[in-house]
Amino acid sequence: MALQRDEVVRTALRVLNEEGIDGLTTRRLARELGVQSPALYWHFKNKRELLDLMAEAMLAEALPPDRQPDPEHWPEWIAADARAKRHALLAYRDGARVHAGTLPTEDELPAVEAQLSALCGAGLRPRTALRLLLTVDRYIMGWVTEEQAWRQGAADRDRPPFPDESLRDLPLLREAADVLRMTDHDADFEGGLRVLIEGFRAEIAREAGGSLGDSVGAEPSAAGGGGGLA
Amino acid sequence: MALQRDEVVRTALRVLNEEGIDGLTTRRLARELGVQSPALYWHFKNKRELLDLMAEAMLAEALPPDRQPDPEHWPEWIAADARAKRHALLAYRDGARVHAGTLPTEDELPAVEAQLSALCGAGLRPRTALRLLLTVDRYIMGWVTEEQAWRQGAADRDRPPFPDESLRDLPLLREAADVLRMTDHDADFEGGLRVLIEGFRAEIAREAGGSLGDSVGAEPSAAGGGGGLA
DNA sequence: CTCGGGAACTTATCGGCGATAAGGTGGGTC
DNA sequence: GACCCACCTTATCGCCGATAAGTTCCCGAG
Repeated sequence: MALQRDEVVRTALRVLNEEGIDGLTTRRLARELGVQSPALYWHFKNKRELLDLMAEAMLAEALPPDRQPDPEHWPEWIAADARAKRHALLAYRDGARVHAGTLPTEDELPAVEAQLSALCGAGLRPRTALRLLLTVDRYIMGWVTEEQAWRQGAADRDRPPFPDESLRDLPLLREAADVLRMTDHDADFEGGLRVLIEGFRAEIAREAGGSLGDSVGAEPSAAGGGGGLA
Repeated sequence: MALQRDEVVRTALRVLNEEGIDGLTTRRLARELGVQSPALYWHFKNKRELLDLMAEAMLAEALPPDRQPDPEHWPEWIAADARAKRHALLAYRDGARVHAGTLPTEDELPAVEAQLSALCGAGLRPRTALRLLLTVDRYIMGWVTEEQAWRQGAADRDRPPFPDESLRDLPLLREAADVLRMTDHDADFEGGLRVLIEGFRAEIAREAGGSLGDSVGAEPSAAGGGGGLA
């Protein structure tokens, strides 16, 4: 029986978890599949393509493809999606680094359109709504990247980072030491997520009050290089 | 005259800009410096250490070390710092990827303490304040990573992504097409940043109203696994 | 004046990586 | 029975980060 693309991807994800992204080499993967490494190049153009498919598979596990988000409860599904995506990336070692550098596929677009539709139903213009979705995405990626890098760093570091004596003259940091040392990733991620959601709420209020409500008219003040915040 | 660590780092940053992170090899860098590649290992334990110093140098250019942030105008300096950091990372090719995986150094801590002090002066508890700083940081990292990956992708891709016909049945995405295609990074970054800042404002209001104001008492509801948003 | 020692470098080499070229093999089709 | 093509092998390339061991040269102690 010949190799299947799908089987290669699944095995690659397993090897990723066992060895990390640096240990995921074509030779190692081929050995795991019982073939020689050049055989993989029959199934994939190059390693990048394999990584793309791995990233796609990772997220597909977490986010079922057909969902109809509800405009009424947008904070809930935004948050739920964010948590699901984070967990999907966390489920594999170096998951964030695998996903990074991936471009959105065209067949993900309908799901985005559905989310946009819900957010616009909640009072946002399409441009702003997409911006918000991208913002959450970037936050998740940045977060999990750091989270996994920290985990990795903790593994090969000999001593714990930021020992107490390094915080001696920094009382506020000492009080927030467990945040600094990331002892409770979940709660800290939730905190940032809540900030984002609350920011969305404010943005919705702003757009509802500012313009004629729909997509007519110029953008109030958002596009300027550095203004708009003061 | 022997090589100086500092000179190596500066040259490495130049090579980074010319070749990208994949082109920054020890041999290439050594050639640029007029030495053989093993000579570099006299100055650096390994390549990771060189990358760490490069990341440090990148950010040092952008953020002068001694600043006294003002509690009164926290939105301004939070935003200004965020823009400065983004620009510092954007100033070098693959800057975000170089910075990723870097752990904060202990000598960056006093600056963080000063920022915490200002945020607490604005009404936040230290834990929350640090969480907010980290949230902005993760957003920036995620953002610039994506931004530079996109730029890279645009360089070696033959045709533009998401052509009009792929958006035919997706009217909302079509309306937000320039956001999707990231034609105006600056404005989109600002949009997300504004959302974060507005979220901070809400958080400050929450903490001011919820507890006794200072650092006494248990956390209202933030630390729970998934609650607090509904 | 010399001579030991260490800083700073060279040459040689290692094992491993992604990738390509070219050749083999076996089942299915006319 | 000849051919084809999907799928794999063997052989090899050029490059990478890193280490080992030897060389050069300056500088300060005696």
